[in-house]
Parts: sequence; structure tokens; C-alpha cells
Amino acid sequence: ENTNPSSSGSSHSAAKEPAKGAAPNAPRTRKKRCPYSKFQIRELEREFFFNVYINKEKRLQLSRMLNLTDRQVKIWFQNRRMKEKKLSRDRLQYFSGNPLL
Amino acid sequence: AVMILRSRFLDARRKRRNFNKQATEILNEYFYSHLSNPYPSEEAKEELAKKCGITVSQVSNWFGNKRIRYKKNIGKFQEEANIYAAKTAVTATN
DNA sequence: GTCATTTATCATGC
DNA sequence: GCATGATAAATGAC
Repeated sequence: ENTNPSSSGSSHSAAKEPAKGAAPNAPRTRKKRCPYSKFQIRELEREFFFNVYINKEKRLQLSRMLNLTDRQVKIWFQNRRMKEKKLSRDRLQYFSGNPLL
Repeated sequence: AVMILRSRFLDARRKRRNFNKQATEILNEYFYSHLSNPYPSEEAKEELAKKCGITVSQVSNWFGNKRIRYKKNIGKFQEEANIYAAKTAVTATN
């Protein structure tokens, strides 16, 4: 379902600056945001359910399985923790001061 | 009853509804009167949220979207910028 | 690590 | 059909 351009093929796949060695003055281009596939999200969420903080071993394992870089998995968990915190805030705000409860 | 509330919360989370005209006015006034640095502090966000009747997160979302969409096409917002520039100029003279 | 943010994408309103 | 608000990747400050 997902033709994932990141971390594909070559094992070392540089995450940024796809340009060849022509330009030494690297205008470090920001990596384009690439939505993850349903399968990738499912596996990441599954691991997140067991432990909100992932260790290095499982991170490497997940990154290989999902064809993502370690950095991408690490950042996904960081963003996921922030999302959980925001969901908690929204839930609290929504259910607080609700006359039906 | 709890389940109903829960489902209502879950689908109300992504249902998008436009802000009322007054809230948009307030947000635009702040944005164009701070065009050189359109980054309201946490306290300013809370005050804007209260005046607009929205959450602080919604204020952050609005400014994030506004900043990048303004930067991406300044010309499209020129007319709008002039309107609020004139409006703040009037209030400044009073 | 958190967290505000940038950027693209998604989903809806109209 | 775009405008608009919310969310999902990605970066950087601290």
C-alpha cells in the first residue's frame, strides 16, 4: 500500500540532501513530509501501547521492519507522546463542567 | 450515556467548523498589527482564546496556518492586510 | 527528553 | 473548486 521513499534500498540511505556531490555548499533541504502507511502506523501504535518510551533495540528492530530510519521512529514516538498529552488535555476540558456527568 | 458522550467527543474532534466572523476579526487584528513578529506569547494566546471563545490550541493552529499561508502568498493577503492596517491605525489615533 | 514550530496533507465547509 | 481548521512528519531550541 505504501511506496515508501524513505530508507529504501540502500541500507545507508541519507535522509537529507538527495542532490549529488555537485554542490558542496549544502543548502540542506528539509525532508519532505511523507505520511506513513496504515501498516506502519499500526505497528508503531502497537509498540506505543506496550511502552510509551521505546528503547534502542526495539527501535532498530521496528525501523527495519517498517522500512524507516531510527530517527523517524524516534521522532514518531516523540510526536505520539505529545499527541497523547494533547488528547488528555482535550478530554479533560471536554468532560469538565459537563452537566451530564 | 458515557458512551454517547465519548463518541460525541471522538467525532467532534475532527469535525471542522469555521470560526465566527468576530473571532476571525480579533485574530486578524492581532496578526496584522504584529506582522513583524506574529508570535503571540502564551499569555497572549490565552487572552485571544478567551476573547474569541476558542481554545488555546485553536489559537496556535490559527497562527500556524496564517503565518505559513501568508508567507507562501503575500499578494493574496495584501488587501486583507491593508484593511486591518487601516483599522489599527484608526484605533491608534483614538 | 519536552515542546513550539514549520510544512504538507487531510477533511470539511460552502 | 478553493478556503479553512486540524492533524501528521520533521526540525530546532533548550
